[in-house]
Amino acid sequence: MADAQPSTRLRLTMAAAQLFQEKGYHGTSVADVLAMTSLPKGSLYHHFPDGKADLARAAAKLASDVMLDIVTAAYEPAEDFTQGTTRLAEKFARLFERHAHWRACPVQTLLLEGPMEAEMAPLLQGWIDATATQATRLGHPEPDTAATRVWVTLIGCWTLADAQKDPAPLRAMPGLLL
Amino acid sequence: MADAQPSTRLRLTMAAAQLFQEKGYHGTSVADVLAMTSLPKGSLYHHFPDGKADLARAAAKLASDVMLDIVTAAYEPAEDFTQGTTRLAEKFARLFERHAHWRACPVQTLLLEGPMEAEMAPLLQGWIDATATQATRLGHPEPDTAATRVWVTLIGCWTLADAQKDPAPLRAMPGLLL
Amino acid sequence: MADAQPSTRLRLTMAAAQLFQEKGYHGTSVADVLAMTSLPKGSLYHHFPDGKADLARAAAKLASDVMLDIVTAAYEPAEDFTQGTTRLAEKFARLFERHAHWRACPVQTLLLEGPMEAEMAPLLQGWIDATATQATRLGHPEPDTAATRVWVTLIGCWTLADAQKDPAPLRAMPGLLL
Amino acid sequence: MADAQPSTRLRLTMAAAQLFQEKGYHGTSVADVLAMTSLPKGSLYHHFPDGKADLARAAAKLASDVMLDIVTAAYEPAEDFTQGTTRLAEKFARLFERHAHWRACPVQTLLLEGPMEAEMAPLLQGWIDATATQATRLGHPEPDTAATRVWVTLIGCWTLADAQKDPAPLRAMPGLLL
DNA sequence: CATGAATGAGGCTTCATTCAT
DNA sequence: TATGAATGAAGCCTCATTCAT
Repeated sequence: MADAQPSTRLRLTMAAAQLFQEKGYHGTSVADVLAMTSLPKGSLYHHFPDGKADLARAAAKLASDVMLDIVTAAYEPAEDFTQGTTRLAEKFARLFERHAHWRACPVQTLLLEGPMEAEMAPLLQGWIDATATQATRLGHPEPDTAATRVWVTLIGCWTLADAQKDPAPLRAMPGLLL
Repeated sequence: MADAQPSTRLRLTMAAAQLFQEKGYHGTSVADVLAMTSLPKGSLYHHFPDGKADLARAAAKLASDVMLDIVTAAYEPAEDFTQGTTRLAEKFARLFERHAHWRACPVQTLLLEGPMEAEMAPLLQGWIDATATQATRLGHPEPDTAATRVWVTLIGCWTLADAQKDPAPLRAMPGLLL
Repeated sequence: MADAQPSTRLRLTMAAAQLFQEKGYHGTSVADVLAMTSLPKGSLYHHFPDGKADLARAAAKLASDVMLDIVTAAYEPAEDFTQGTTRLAEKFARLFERHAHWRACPVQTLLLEGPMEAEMAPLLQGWIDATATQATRLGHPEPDTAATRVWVTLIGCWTLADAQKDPAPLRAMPGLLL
Repeated sequence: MADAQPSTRLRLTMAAAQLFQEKGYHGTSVADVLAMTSLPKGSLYHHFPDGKADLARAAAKLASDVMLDIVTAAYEPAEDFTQGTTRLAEKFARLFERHAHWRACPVQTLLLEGPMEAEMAPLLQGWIDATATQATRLGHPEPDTAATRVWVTLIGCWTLADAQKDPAPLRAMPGLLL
């Protein structure tokens, strides 16, 4: 009885998340999202009454949750914060390789462009907070500073990796943090 | 002989540079640029035959030159690389305060979005190279790594500052680099 | 046995009557009607199988019945036709004040716009006939002409009152009829 | 060198005036207007930057000017106000016959429906004022009341004529005014 | 009888660009 | 070199209605 395929709402959200990351908020049309999902026009506005901005919010939330899962997966099994950060960088490098079309860290294009920028900032802060929690757990003496430094560097490295079309800057990230 | 006011071409370029930074490439219309300059429609295509992409290239070049000037101004009078980097961060913090509407470091929106992304990467590399040259001049043992680290951190901090609407992350940047 | 609150069908009809008068037939969406009644989408098509046009017919009938009641209430206790007409004008002025958002005399927007205009004309004629009956009863020598004149003037005055956002033209109506 | 055909702007305005009178503001789509003029989509927004509402304003102004011309043509050659009013009614009856698709007096649909109702009221007042001026010129003792009565009755008769699909009420108008 | 998801045609408007003057 | 009218594809969104539950 369980649906084999995701709900209409989730399909739209996933397609939007991908497209916004590839082409940015203004660079993605709702027609693009619909084409990718083969859904009719009206469906979108049934599930997202506020339209494109609404869809972007849901896509950002989805992407943010993925980020949080990655943070957990990277630091949970680590023995110290540095090891966890190295694992985090590697995970992002692989993500970058797998999604060659992604630009910037997820959410960044929405942070830069969308009409709902104010709603994006807390998501980014949530990643820093989750990382700080892990830093505390792993006994880091300055968890907040460490977490901020990780994300500042990660965002900068992702940008550089995107510019160069090469994940090397992401892999070099742990070295930059020493 | 010097024009009291900037040429038509420069006025268009400056307006475009500002708007692309505020709203992104797709988020800025050529009509926006024309409205900001009070110039008629045809002027744009006279000065920029390839239209919007052409304008974006010129705007990016202009922004990039500003970046290079800032690098020079920050490191030239410095006694060591660290001092220069601190001056650089302060200059960016002031820039951020003066241009509250800017999003991301200049050029980043064009890097993420525009149809001429490939042309943006070399500009970013140029800033790193200029910084590496200064590092060499100031006797830094690993100029390339140092320069890369400066820009990675600067981009990350600018993103964070934009999200928080607060230049604090930019001012905290030198501390993150220790 | 009497329902404490109006039936679903009546709630829809009343909401539609109000909205059509405020915004016209094409200016009112079925979504507007549903929003005003907090009823779900399917309800409308259950009670009005032919959809919006069906709803408009019911709304027009409802509004027309109100008109007929007003005619009766105005002329029934009157001692002569002129006195009844004065009472009628006063009733309309009060109606206008109470429903500031109404435009035109009820039914007029449907008369002008809807896809069922042909069904509206008899309603208007019904008001004239009812008025003529009262004129006859009150001994007026030319009941049809008198009734026509009353309604022609009433419609014109309502239009003027709406344009001026002031019930004065309705109150001035008896004077115009002398 | 004189243009044989009206300007693009005027063609759009005339088509819009006709369509708004036939089908109302919301019942007329900008596509309808463009189809009638065989003009491309962009032209409309070049000449009417505020779009449909802008077009409606221009159409109303055009229709209003026609009304004023008719008033002048009816009363100017008249020997007294009553004679002028009779000529006016006859002109409207002919107009009604010629434009069988018109609903209500021109401007009324825009008065009832459009988003610019506040701008319509002064036009209607302008017709009354012009008529009052003629009444004064022709020696009527109460020009304002007379003019108001003419227009109230004209609007009411036009509405009735439209409902009945018969110009008779317009022709009967002078009789109602005695 | 009630509910809300699905549907796709059609709504208004903005877009980047071309062209005639 | 400067101007603004012309162009039509594409943008986002609302619409009335149907249908499965």
